[in-house]
Amino acid sequence: MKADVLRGHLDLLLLAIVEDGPQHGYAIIEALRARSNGAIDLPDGTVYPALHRLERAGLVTSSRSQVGGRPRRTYSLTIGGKKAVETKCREFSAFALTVQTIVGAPPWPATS
Amino acid sequence: MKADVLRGHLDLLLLAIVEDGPQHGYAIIEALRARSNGAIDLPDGTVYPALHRLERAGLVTSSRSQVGGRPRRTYSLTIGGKKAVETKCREFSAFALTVQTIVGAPPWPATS
DNA sequence: ATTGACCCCTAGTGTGCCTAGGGATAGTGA
DNA sequence: TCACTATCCCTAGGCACACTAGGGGTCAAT
Repeated sequence: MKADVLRGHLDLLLLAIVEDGPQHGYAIIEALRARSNGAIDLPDGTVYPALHRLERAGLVTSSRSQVGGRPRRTYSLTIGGKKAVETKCREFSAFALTVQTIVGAPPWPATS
Repeated sequence: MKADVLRGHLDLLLLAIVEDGPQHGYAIIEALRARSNGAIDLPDGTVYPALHRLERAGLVTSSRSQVGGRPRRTYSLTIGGKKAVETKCREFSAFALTVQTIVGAPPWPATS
């Protein structure tokens, strides 16, 4: 999975994970790796700044806590974040469909 | 269609158009706009440098000609370009499927 | 004569994901 | 005991690439 492929879609992925319940950064990375069967394996240096950006944008809120001696910052989806997920999800579907149309491939696999 | 959404996928789109037959830059822009119903409307300042990049990468070749007094540069797909389309196409499908899986949406619309 | 369509090009900017660091605690195995 | 891994957070700097904003020119129609 090359870098630029993810560009502009990372936010959607992060928000989608947090949508299923409050998560801390490290857990989000693991969740993405697990759900994608290893295809999406983000360095933490990518995820933490992205989460900070999402928080500044008001799409998530965070709270610090202490778990087993280690500090942890847990992120939750805000109302705006919830809406953003829906919007970005629709946009992505439209985008994917558009690309598939242009390349001439069937936009979705035959269900035979 | 925001800028970063396209990041890393522009090459695929351009190559896909040229795959259907040699095209010049301006025609490629129009083809993309037409096939996407206006969703993908690229400024020429985006497309021309991208085509130059593709040529440097050996995925397309170009030839100048004169049509109606106006100079025109027509691009054709190379063997490597043909392979690149297939590769990038598969990669995109995998990527789209992965994202759809993660966001929990059905990866393709129900065929009723 | 001006406007718009046609057609090409480049320089510079900004976004955002990356690499490459830094720091800290807890558990495990040698 | 000591190394090593896993867990957890953070920042600075770099770079790729699509964009904006300009430049050039021909042709048809108003």
